[in-house]
Amino acid sequence: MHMGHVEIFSIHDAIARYMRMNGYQVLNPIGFDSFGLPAENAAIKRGIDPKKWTYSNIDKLWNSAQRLGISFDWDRRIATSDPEYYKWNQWLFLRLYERGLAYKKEAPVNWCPNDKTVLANEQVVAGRCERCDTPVVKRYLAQWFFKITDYADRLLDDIALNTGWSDRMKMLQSNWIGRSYGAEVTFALEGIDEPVVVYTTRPDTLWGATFFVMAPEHPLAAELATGTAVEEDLAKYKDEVSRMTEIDRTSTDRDKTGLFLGKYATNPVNGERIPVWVADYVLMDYGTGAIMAVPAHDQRDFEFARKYDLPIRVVIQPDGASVDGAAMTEAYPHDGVMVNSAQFDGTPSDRSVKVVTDWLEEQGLGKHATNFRLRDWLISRQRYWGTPIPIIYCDNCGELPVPYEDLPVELPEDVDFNPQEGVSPLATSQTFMHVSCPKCGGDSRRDADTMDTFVDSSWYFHRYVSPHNDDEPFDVEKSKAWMPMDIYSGGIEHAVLHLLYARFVQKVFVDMGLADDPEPFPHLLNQGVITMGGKRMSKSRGNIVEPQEAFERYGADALRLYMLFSGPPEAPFDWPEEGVDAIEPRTFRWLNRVWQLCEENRDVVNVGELALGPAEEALRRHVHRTIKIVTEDYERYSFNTAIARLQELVNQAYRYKSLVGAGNPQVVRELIESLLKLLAPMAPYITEEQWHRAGHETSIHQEPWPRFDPALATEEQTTMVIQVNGKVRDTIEVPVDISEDDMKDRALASEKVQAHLGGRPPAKVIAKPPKLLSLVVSKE
RNA sequence: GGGCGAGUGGUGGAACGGCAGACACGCUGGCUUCAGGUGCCAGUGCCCGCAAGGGUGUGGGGGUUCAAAUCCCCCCUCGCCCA
Repeated sequence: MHMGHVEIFSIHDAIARYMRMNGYQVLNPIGFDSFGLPAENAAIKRGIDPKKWTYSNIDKLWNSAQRLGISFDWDRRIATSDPEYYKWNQWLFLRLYERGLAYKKEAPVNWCPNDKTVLANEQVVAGRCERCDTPVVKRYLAQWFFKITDYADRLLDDIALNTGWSDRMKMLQSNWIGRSYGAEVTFALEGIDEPVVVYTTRPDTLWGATFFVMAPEHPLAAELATGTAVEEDLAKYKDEVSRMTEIDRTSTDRDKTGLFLGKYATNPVNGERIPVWVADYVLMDYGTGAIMAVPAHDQRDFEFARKYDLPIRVVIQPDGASVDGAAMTEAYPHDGVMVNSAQFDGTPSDRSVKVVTDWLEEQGLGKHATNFRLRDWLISRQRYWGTPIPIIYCDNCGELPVPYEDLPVELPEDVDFNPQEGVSPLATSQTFMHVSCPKCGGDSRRDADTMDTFVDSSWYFHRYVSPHNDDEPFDVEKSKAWMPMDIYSGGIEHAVLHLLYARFVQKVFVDMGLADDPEPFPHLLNQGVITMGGKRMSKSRGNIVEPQEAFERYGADALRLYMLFSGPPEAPFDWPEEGVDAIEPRTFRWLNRVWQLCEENRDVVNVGELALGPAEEALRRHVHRTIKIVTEDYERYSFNTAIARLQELVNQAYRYKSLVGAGNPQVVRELIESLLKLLAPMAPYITEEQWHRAGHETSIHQEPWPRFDPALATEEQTTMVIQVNGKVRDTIEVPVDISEDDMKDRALASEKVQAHLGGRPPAKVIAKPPKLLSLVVSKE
């Protein structure tokens, strides 16, 4: 367990316990996303069995979480690497397969040379592997995909249903899905029968297309080059480009390269012959893998045109200015008026795209089209520690799903974890690969890949309602009753990974009748990252704070409180350099004060009605006001301010004690019991212990949340601020029910105020009873 | 280049448009202690002043308002996302 766990567990548990004390039934489960690379890499590096490694880690985390005092539903624990769980991943795969949402195709895919597996688009961050930061290269491989693009519109539109998401979160997902409106335009290529479709968001710049570019991997490129002088050059170039990383290919500050194929395309709008090139900056899996290049209005096309001396023709002229293609130093991608575009000359940008596309449709040259940045979800992995893909290949019958009754397809153990590059570990298992065909009974072989672990986590929350169900992935009625989740927490780093995939699967479940809610987690709590010295905590950096050490020295309560007190849940938190020691002065010391206060008043007994003096009256009011404010703080997950209010209450109790000695036992007892209950969700151990020491038999965590008396929660007296010309000039203690006239009278009676009025009568009086009176006098 | 978010004491951080800096750390002083630490009490934005008091202050500049950390406009810096 690391501090990130401590933080999120502490937040989550405070909420769960608070809700329970308020009478709610709370389902607060924990599970382990236990498939994946770390276990497998340990196996390769140190020869440890990934299963043993995984389950011993689960036990460690499990024990730490218990030591931390988290009120999980321990008996609902699941682990995705259990056959009882991953059986249902395979079930999900088969159901998607039946619906045409799981399919296999050969495509250029992201390959991480270090992890030796393909990756989903979402796992490539800025051209690098999300896990190990190695630059990713493209490879042509036959892989399984989930057809998430079928749900692109719904995934985008339904973001609005998630009212409890931050704007940032919503933006990240919308950007990722990346819906754009534009046109598909058909180009004819010399020597090719089939027309080629190009997607563009700027069909209004068609008249400025001066060349045509395909990805070097484009099949048509090879077709065009076959038997020509450039055939060899193309093969060489393609090979060069295939070794480049995506970062290099799309980087703006790197020189683009390309190759003229010696063939021409016809621009459909003006019949112009334009040269056909291949270039590294056009990617096969983006759009259709081919573009019309408009150098005057696209920066990459512009740079390419300048380098290879291709014509640049301006077709969008900014209002009131004139742009000349020959003199331009950069592309002009902004709004303007169409020029050099035949009958469309003079059309402004706000209409041009629609007008031109409508015309293209009429002419049969193109059509309106929506394009998404989102690609289908690549789920095959050439790794061992994951869910086997339940597909069988038979030479006679072809590709076949494993029958449901044969699930789970279990992971074999006789594998070579460190196989040849590009060979899945499962392929080395004799017991696993050979299987008889479910249709003809003949010799056939299994799919040797495993699923992306994000498949495992895309639906697990449904499993919690019936974690031990052997007949179905989850009890649909129970799931419908509990879902959607009231609160779901996770780091913002999952914005386009887990949170997108889970939303997709949820929508598929809705379509299958297995769920009612279109969105699984309308309320997200994104906890901030924990760093030390601005860097992520890690053993190799030596900037790690071990929870275990904190438990031993200060206890779980002090650690939990420290995490909660350090700032709002969503704010990042840089742990002070002094490490574990930081806990002592900040929360351990205060918990000792709480303990001391409770101990000193442990034996107070009810001695009957005692008269309450002003000090007692004030203390009671403080107690009730604290209940009110702290409750509001819990409601908005503002734990740091809740703790601050409780600290004030304890300070007040100590002051009262130093003032009147032992004090009124009833008032003190009311204070202590309220304090313990208000603190219980955040510091469960000390509060439970003192609750019992105070003579209670039951658990404090099952006590009802304290209620405040509204009459006591408001002050009798308050401080009235008097401003003259906007500046505070005096403060006076007044009753809370003071009238506006009374406020004015008292203000004018103040010597300080009179001094600043300088004898002039106020020209304006603004009264906000009972706290503020603002007097305005004319300047002298 | 476009979009979003942030910028408050020495530090972490509080502030429905209404006393900026709650609470805590640190620091200073006092009490307790043989001493150190712990504990308890008090002070602590900055400037002038013995004090009373005054001035000033939420990245910079302007604006709205009786009143702006908070709302609006411009700029600077940082972070993230998209190009």
